[in-house]
Amino acid sequence: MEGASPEELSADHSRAAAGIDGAAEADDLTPAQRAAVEHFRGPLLVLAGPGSGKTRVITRRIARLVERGVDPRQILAITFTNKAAGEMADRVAALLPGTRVWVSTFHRFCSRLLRRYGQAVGLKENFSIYDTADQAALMRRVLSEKDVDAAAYPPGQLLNRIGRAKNEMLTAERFKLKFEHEVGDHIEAVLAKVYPAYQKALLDSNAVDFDDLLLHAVTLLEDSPELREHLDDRHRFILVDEYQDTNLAQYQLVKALSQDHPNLCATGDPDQSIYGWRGAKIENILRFERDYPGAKAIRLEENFRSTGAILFAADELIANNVHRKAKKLIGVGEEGESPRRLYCRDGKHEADAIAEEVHDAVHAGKYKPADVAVFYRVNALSRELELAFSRRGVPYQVAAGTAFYDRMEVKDTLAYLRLLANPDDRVAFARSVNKPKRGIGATTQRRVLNFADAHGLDMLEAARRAGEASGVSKRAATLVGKFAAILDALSAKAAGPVAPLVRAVLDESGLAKAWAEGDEEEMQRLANADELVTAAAQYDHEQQGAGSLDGFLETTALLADSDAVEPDSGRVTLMTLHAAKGLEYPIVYVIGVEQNLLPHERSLKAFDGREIEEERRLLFVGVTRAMKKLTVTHTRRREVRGRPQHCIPSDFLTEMTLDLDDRSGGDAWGSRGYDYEDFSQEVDDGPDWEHPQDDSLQGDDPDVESTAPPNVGSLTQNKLRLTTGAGLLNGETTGATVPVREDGPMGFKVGQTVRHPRFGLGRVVSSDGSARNQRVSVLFEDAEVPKTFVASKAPLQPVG
DNA sequence: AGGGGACCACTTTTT
DNA sequence: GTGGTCCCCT
Repeated sequence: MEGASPEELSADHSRAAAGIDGAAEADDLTPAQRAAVEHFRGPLLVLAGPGSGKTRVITRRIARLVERGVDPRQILAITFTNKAAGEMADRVAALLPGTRVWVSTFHRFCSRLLRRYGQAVGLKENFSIYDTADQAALMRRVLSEKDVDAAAYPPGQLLNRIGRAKNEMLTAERFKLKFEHEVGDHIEAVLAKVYPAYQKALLDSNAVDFDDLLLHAVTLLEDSPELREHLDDRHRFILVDEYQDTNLAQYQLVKALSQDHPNLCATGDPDQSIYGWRGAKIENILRFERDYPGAKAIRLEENFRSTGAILFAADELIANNVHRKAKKLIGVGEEGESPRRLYCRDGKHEADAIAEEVHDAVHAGKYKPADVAVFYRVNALSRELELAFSRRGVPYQVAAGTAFYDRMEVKDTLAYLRLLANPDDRVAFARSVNKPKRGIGATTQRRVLNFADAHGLDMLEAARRAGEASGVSKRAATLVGKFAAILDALSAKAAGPVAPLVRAVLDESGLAKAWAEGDEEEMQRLANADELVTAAAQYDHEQQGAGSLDGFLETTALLADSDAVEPDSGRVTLMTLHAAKGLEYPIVYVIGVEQNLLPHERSLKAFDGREIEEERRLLFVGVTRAMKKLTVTHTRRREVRGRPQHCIPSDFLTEMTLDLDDRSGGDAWGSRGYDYEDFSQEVDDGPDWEHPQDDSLQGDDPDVESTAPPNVGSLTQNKLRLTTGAGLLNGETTGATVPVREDGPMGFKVGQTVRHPRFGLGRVVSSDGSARNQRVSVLFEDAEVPKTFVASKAPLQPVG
């Protein structure tokens, strides 16, 4: 693929340095690509359309810089995913054998920075990196300390807001100040007190969350001009990939390192910006030339990947985005066949149709499973596909790398390792102390934790001295002491290679024994935990003695879903559209191209059209992954959260030229153009699934529920429905005051009529508890027995 | 105080 | 399918 072999490049060093290219590489770059590769000092913006050879340009450019005499250690390439980083590093290594250029993800780079210089923000070098589950566990503790009801303010939601604030460089202090100066909503009122407490809890645990990695790193550079200068000098040539996806923190990081030596090369494509929800600012790439005066901008518009027909459709689609600089995709290959719209009856039919097609084509020798990828908007859609592919024995892989590290047994084992690496880690302590069951319950745990916090002890110290903690019984103290002894014994091995340590944790902790004695499911847990030993052994091998427990934990913590994809696995690849960026496959399916799914319903509910444009870009990314054959699918109905729903074809489908393959058993556009009356009518009387005639793929769900209840005819009515009992109880009308644990009289009374979106109208027959703990039993129309709800959580709406 | 069982609510996208 | 929370039993 690459024109010049590594040998040619290095052997040809003098000629290349003199600007005389070897014949082998003279023609393999377009003039624009060559210009980007040859650009030496000063800022450079490479606007690279899909399939324009961007990675190639970056890697070649790095090689060229080294050829020109730049010290490889002064070059830093930053990507978003480990996979992109790995690929880039490999390709550079192939061009320049033996040369070490630092290629890293944003998060890993920041992590390294903090290991070294983190004291300034209160971190020790052995800090833990918390994932979403760890964050939630910590947040729960904070909420209970601060007397905030977790039912009224779900930890996940609060953490989401905190994450967004961090991406905007709003530290807890800044957030609090900002809140004091401008009135926010009641969630912000809670955040103003919870965010600082959460930050303190993280520091007490010597831990950071994902967003902290960036926030802390930038804070460090803000606070220390010397450090900023030092690092700017050290990383004189910086290359950033997917620049359109940088958020404010990432933007500032890059900027801080490119002041004295603005040899910054940013590459990206505004049309592929799909992380706005994570704080990415598309403006960053649009204003690059203003940020870095004298910047040279190069456009790579030729597409070497897809057929003309696919590019035409992609172009048609993206042209609908209003907030966009016009840009053409220029095809250089053959025209190819027209992209296809496949319309199916339901999700199962859709999955079966795809699996069948792939199966047949593979058997006919037309292509290999590895040539095929299926993309979807939400992970939930992978399930039917997995079933369909396995029914036919077609090998597949799902890009969900964290799935393994999300397993309970793996997390439990990692908790021990984390506690060994960082004894301050409160979350790791809470997770491991009673696993396997040691008779140490929640109350004892809380007391030991409070004891540690009160005396500034790490958790192992606190565990050893549990007897001194107030309220901890002699018996409980002994049990906790035993746990401490196990950890102490293990810590002797913590300095060596990781694999034996993981093995020892499993054996000494009693986890392995407990699982071995369990049922089949538990035996499976043991097998999974053993795989962690394998992963550790692989890490040890890769690091060749340079590894450490911290390093292993960091690697596991910063894994991404897309990192799990093996290019040479010989399998069909299933992944989200987000994970698909940067990849290419000869045969591509994009499934579930329906209103409320793609574009996602959340983007449809947003105020402006910007979010819809991001959804369109997401489909654009999916479409432009295809090299030869593209199929987009949608269905007549689909199970959403366990309930059958009628599906409306995505607006995006009308924006592209597509060949229709209608297997839905109805008209080509489903309910498009129908008004709500016709719509509900159709759901009730639809002939295709109520009276299945011919098909072997028929669904087994006769009672189909319409998305829109017959009585919902207008948006206004929809809006009214948003007032729920949960909203009332949580005091949604309050402004800046914090509605925390006030035992308001508001609640449901026995005899009251209520509406539930799923069960309809009903009457409250009994009630107990009060405020947010109130539980009500409701007898619905047509129901024999009442249903019980937690009033503050259930979508119950008082009527009358 | 700890452990087990029952029950409800929630699930976009990811480092 | 999952996780968190509450209740009741030991």
